[in-house]
Amino acid sequence: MKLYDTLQGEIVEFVPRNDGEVSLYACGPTVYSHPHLGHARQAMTYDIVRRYFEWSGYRVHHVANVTDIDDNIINRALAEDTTEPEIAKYWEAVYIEAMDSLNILPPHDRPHATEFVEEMVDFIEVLMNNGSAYATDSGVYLRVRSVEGYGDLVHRTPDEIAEHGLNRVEVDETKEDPLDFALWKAAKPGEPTWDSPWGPGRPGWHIECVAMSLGILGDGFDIHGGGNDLVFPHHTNERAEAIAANRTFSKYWIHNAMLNIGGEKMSKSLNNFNTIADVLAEDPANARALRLIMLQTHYRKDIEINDAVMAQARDGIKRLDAMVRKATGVGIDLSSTERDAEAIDRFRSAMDHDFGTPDAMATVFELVRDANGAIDAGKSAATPLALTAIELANVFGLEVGVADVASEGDSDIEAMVAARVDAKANKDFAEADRIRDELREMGITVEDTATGPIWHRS
RNA sequence: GCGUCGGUGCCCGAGCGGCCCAAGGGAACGGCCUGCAAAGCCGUACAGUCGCGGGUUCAAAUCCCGCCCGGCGCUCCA
Repeated sequence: MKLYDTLQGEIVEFVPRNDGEVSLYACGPTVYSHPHLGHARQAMTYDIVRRYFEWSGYRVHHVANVTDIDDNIINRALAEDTTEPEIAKYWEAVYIEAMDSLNILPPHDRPHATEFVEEMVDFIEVLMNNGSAYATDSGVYLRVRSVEGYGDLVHRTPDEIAEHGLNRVEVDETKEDPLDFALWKAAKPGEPTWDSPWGPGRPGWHIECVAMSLGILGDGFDIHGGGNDLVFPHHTNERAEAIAANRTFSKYWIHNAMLNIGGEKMSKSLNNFNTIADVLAEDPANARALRLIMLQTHYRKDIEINDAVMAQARDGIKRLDAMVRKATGVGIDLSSTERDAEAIDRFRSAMDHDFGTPDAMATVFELVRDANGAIDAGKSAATPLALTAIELANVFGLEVGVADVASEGDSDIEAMVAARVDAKANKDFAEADRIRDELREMGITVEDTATGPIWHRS
């Protein structure tokens, strides 16, 4: 297994901390607004990584946090005249519902920042005691220049960062160095606060993820992931905190690319985002189509989403479903354990090279084509081909063959399909076509096969 | 400006120095199948400059250098 490690800047061999186990921490959302397709990409990327590891026999410990206290939440609570916990609770529920609707597996742990404040305070105390941090009236800060290798993750030196990156934000005059960042923010009026040795306040953004990842997964956990927009400052600063505290942080860093719309990153500030709920409301089939789009593009490459791309992907999914219908129609035993070992090898080697999902999906579609051919030709090879295609597609959570294949018990439809068979037998094609049209208006598609008609909801 | 990832057919998009006259998906065209369809299979046209220009190599879409174009990041914020 090889993967691209952001820190080393190249594809490297993946050697887990413990044999047969993978510990994965992926930064989750700040819950204060609608989850959009950018969140979907991030979550789906690690969902696919996790599913693949599990299918490969690893025991995976997947942690994804929820940031439930930050400026955005505070502002929203203020604007809506409610409390921060109410805002966070509401939007977390929305987020989880969206994830469920995209068939994204819940992480094994979903820690909340507000539940880890004590650990964060302890962590900051370590940094204070060893001289890496200092307190001012406005908060507690990390002495960035004292950290060995600060900026390695973004492949820049502190001087380069200072030279090019400090013109955007007003610099707090109490800081020793403009590069230093907040570990703890002193309380401001009206904000929720927690007690600390440095007075009431709330934790800085980066300390949350350090406390939660190390707290749950332990030192030297395997993979830290997130969107590539987090490489700096968030992940760079997380890493700096861990180093300053003499803790061993993640062994590998992986970052997914952005999802763009109209040539730009989808984001709330640009107001060009599509919420997951809206996209699914347009067409429920978009859930699986979205997953196929993610799979057919490498996770480190930007995706440009538009209606045409969505439509293409929906058609791709239909091709997978159609094969299963066909296989079911000719009586292939879906519980068979026959597999095409050679295809599985190709699938594995694609995935083992930095999660080469596009190549892996190509193997799945080749299996689909060969399975269709074998079914048409009445060959017994159809069984392993079809079942391997289904298994591999479902490793990725595509739920092939799960959706609408077994729409049992619809006796009215069965009766109409049977009536059409009779009409055809009597050469009454006008009647047969009328029934087919009527079914189509009901959202039912009938397909004739060598062994009789099959139907499905379109 | 600096860092980083990228620029491949009509569209999306793989390609990890020779198996690439370039995978897979979508759309198109022709054939087979069908009462007609749908689904499927077979075949065809699309990439003949793999952004542009140099270079390394017996061999480059793949490595190196320069340039052009685009995404993301560049501080207490997803």
